[in-house]
Amino acid sequence: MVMRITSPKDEKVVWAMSLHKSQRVTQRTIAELAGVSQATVSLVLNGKTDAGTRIPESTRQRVLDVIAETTYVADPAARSLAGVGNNLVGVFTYEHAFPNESSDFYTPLLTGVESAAEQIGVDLLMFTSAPVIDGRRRVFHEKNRLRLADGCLLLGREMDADELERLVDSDYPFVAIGRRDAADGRIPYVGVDYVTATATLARMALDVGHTDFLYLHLPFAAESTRDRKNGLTRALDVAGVTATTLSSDGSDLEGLWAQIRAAAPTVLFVEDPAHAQSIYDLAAADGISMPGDLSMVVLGERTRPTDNAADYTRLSAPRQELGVVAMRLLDQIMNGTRGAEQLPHQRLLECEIIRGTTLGAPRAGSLT
Amino acid sequence: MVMRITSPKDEKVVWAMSLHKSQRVTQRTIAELAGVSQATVSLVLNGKTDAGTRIPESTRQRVLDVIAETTYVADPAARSLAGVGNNLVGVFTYEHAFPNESSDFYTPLLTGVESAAEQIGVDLLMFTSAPVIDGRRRVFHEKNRLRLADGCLLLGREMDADELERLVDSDYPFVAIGRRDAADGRIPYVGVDYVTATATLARMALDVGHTDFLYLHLPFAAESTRDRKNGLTRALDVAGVTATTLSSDGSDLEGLWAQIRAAAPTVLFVEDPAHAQSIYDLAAADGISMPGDLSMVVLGERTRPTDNAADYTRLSAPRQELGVVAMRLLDQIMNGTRGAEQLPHQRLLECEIIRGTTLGAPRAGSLT
DNA sequence: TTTCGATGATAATGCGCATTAGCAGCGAAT
DNA sequence: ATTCGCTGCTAATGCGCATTATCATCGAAA
Repeated sequence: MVMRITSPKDEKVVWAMSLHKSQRVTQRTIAELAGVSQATVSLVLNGKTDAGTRIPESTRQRVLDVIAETTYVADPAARSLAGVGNNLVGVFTYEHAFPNESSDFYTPLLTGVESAAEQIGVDLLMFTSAPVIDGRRRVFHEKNRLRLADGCLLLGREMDADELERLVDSDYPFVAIGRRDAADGRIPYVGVDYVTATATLARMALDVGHTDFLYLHLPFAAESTRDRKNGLTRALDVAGVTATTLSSDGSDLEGLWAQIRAAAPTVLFVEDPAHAQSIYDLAAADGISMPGDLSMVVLGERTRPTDNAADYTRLSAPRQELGVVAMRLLDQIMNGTRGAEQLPHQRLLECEIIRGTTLGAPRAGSLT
Repeated sequence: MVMRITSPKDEKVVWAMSLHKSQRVTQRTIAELAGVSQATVSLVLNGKTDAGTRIPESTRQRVLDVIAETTYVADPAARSLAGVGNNLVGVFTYEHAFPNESSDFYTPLLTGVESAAEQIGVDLLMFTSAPVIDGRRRVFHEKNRLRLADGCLLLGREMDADELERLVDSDYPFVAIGRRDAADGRIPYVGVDYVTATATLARMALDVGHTDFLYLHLPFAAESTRDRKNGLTRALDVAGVTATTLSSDGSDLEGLWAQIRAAAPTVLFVEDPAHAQSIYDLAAADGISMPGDLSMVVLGERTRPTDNAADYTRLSAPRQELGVVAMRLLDQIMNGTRGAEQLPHQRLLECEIIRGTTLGAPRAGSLT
């Protein structure tokens, strides 16, 4: 396709594609067509109205007319090099961003991130090229590409403390999703208040008379795992109760169930919703019903409805809101508040407590 | 943080951060520390082994050592400007990319795209800043940012023919997901063979004796909608049967159900899985059971399991594979086959036919 | 000794853009 | 007539990198 363009200045017909060796339409192309300099084109495009740079309306219009006739698009790489922002926000996920059959950890977050990004007018750069090593991605690998984005959102259950420290030190704008302790508390984040929610659930269990607690958690050292544990412990301490604790990565749930039966608690606190589902099924297979024979409280929520999911007594994290708030905070860090209210650099969002049907009065000895 | 670095060449201690006004570590920084020129650093980094450019192992190692001590990362924008690719693949979604509660149109596609992208080693640029206008996004809007990516994947039920034409003409590498007729067949795509799958399902219905077909389709002119219609018509034509046709956007499904009852078919072909579910429920509420009183065939599939979804007789599109193949094709278009087998620029993937339980023998008059 | 090829490295250039310093022109004030 | 201030615009520069043309050195061959 060769585009025929009439230059408003000298009325000579030129062919945009053949002006230079490259067929790309650049500011120079525009400048030549409009009979001005490249600098002028840039000034017009950026609407500069500084004292030193005055462009009369007539010239401005001429340039804009020419641009309208062409397919000119500013090269974002060049803009970036020249030091202006790119309206690009990176999204770094420590695991795969998009769900496979079982996991959809990020989806609700990303839903929120996308809607906020659209409002703010930035594109999302998903760092999918970072290889997943040892089950998780590394921010700093050989060809780190963070700088392509003006700022970055970090999502993942566990993040490397060294990497976070390095990021903070680099002055690169970023926001972590999930509470992060590292780097002397200098890490901007938006997280979930698991402590309060778990404590509330624990008190609910205490209120109906439970004293034999079993806590089933993931083998992670992540803040979110610790917070849940803290919330539980704190609430139980007040009542002078302690919980038996089991850890599982979900690989041997049948063995786990056997251990649970042996421990014979009256209520189960389960961190991972997937485990909860499996245990629910295993219990049912053994003729143990919930909450009649055993109560169960789940400290998380599956996003997708599954076929025969019980209405668990559980907490529900505002995941979509998490994405929105994190995106907005990052925007503020990158571009200032622009008159809006300053968001705190570290913030925990409140969980919803869902009463469900799996917490009832204790019945001792039903597991043995 | 000031980093103390010892230059291997002259053993002089320097401070990386204070070498230049900017604290950024660039190739020049490295060059000075290693006692070589910026060009040499670049050559080492890019592993050039041309005749004209020889770097002995000793120098190479010295440069690499220095790099290892610093936090040097090549600026992708600069690389891009300098003419090398960016390893960025754009993903343009005509609607919102990430699912809200009801729709998860893209998720399975993106899952495939991500896994292929990771293999290929490219990052994904989601064009979320393109405003959604009239219910869909425009590729070419004021500040089109396509060029930031080396190539682009286009996803959406309907795409603007003019935009596609313009894209083809621009020589910009892209691949559409879904069959696209526009631009004289010059559009690279990976789609789904709805014609064959629908025809197969239609023959299955004919085989068990149906002659009163009702086809319920979406009010779109998209290729995928036309293909399903063609498949159905083609199979029915052979048998000398015609189908009644109804169109619905899902806004008045009760009215639609009334229309269906009035038409009194023995089998329903439903394009949209969500509609199928609603109709199934409405039928059940009227005491109409499937497939006893009415058969139903669904020409699509929900991705997420819903609470009380029937096991519909349906087609199942290989959506994840679609994403993978599209990504690979785009890679080939951008970078050549690199020895791999050349993928066709236009390709339809085969659907799986799921027999399900909603297609049975016809029973006339059960709806009236 | 001169020539020659091979070797090891560098200066220079350009990519497309934003930005700054400053120039030329011109009417008005001195 | 000279100065001044204002207007309208442009030349020049740099961002960080890849790449090309070129140069200096050196050992060996003639």
